[in-house]
Amino acid sequence: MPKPVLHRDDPDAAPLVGNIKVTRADWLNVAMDVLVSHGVEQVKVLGLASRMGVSRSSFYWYFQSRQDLLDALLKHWEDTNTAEMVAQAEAPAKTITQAVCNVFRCVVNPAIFDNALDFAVREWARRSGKVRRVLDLSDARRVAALTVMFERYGFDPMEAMTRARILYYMQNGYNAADLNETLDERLALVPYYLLGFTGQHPRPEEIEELRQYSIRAQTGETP
Amino acid sequence: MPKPVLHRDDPDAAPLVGNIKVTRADWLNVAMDVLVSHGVEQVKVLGLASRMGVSRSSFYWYFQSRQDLLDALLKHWEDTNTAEMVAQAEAPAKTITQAVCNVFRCVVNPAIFDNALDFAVREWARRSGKVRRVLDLSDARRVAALTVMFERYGFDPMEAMTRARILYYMQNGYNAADLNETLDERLALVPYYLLGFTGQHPRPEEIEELRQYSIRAQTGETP
DNA sequence: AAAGTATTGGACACAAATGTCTAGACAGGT
DNA sequence: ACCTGTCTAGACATTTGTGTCCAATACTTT
Repeated sequence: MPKPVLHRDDPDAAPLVGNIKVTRADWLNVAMDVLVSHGVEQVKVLGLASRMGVSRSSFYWYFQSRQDLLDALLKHWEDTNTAEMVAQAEAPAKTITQAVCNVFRCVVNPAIFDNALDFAVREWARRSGKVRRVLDLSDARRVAALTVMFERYGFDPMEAMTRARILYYMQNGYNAADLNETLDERLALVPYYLLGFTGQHPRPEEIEELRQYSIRAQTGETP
Repeated sequence: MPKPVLHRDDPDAAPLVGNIKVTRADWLNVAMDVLVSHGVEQVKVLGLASRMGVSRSSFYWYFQSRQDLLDALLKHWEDTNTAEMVAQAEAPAKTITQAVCNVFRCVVNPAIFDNALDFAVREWARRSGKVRRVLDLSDARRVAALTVMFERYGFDPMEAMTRARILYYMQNGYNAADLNETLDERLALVPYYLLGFTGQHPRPEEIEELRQYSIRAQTGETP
């Protein structure tokens, strides 16, 4: 019988003295896994416990309740995704097409932006007013940053705002559809997407730059 | 104590002879309500029964099981939304901007296209392989119809395809965000959206036509 | 009025989930 | 060697959901 896998961050990090089998961080990691791949409703302490080969009641040593765990998950999301997308929208670029390429980095680089988590939170928000309020705020901040981005390249405010929305909501919709496209298929369409989003034709160097970035991101380098 | 509301289609339609309190259609209607507003997971026979003021076990007269009911809900969706969006994409129009306005009819007219239902099914699909397959097929048909639409107005195949995707996925993303905008706010942005989606400026008549259509749709007329 | 039929309701069995309480296990300090 | 503090496991109580069985109900038919 194989020893049950303990979903630890880094099994060597803390030697786990005493009777300890898992840490609070382990519970959070497994919970995040389930949240992303099966939705909040499936984040059940029973399931998490058996995944880790640990008794269910041990959970209550680390968390007051299931809700307590859920709150921690939401906080983690808040602290990551939105900041990164805003940063990409604000990144310097010579042209609007290059600027949109920067935003595309969020789509192709899981290290800076977790699309699956973003979607999971979006779904969660439909069932919880609290989560909904947090999400709406983030959405507004992201769209505002994208609007400013378009304005920087001379689009008038209204057009900038609608183009920001088209870019942002299209990414969300595309993300939600969860198409199984390879990186190559996606990159092949990038020039057309850029034309659609900005009304301008990108320069070949810009596409090439994004391709290189995507490859670095896929091989796990921090680009 | 008020008599419990029986969520009937049309209470006068069938006189409901005998001991009958609700019909199969009533169960389906309430289930659809819950599906749309709270998601599949919340479609529970206990909840539906108490909503209608009827005993839970009565459900099993009309349906073999909960799954039986869910199958019926999915079938209803299949039989409605996709056909209508394809029809709008194929509707005649003088310009590409007018053609996109036709597609916008799906967004502004709940009588022909139920956005909330569409979203609910999309969410459901993430938890059920069966639903997922049905949905993927519908998505493909819709995007294909929109691609053909852009091609009709002279866009080359690749550009037509990406513009179709931008249009389609942006609608889904916008829909999912569930912004609380009034009809006027949305109509004000339409010219900019059209520019973004097609790269062309719409004629004022086209906007006016959509405005008139939306108003007719809101007042419940069949436009 | 009696019999029949089509629903409905209540009792029961059962499964899955949360949360509580208490005893046990294990390393480390004294 | 024995406490002690920190976790873990198992038993229990409770809630919420599904599905089954059978008796009760309220009309329709005869």
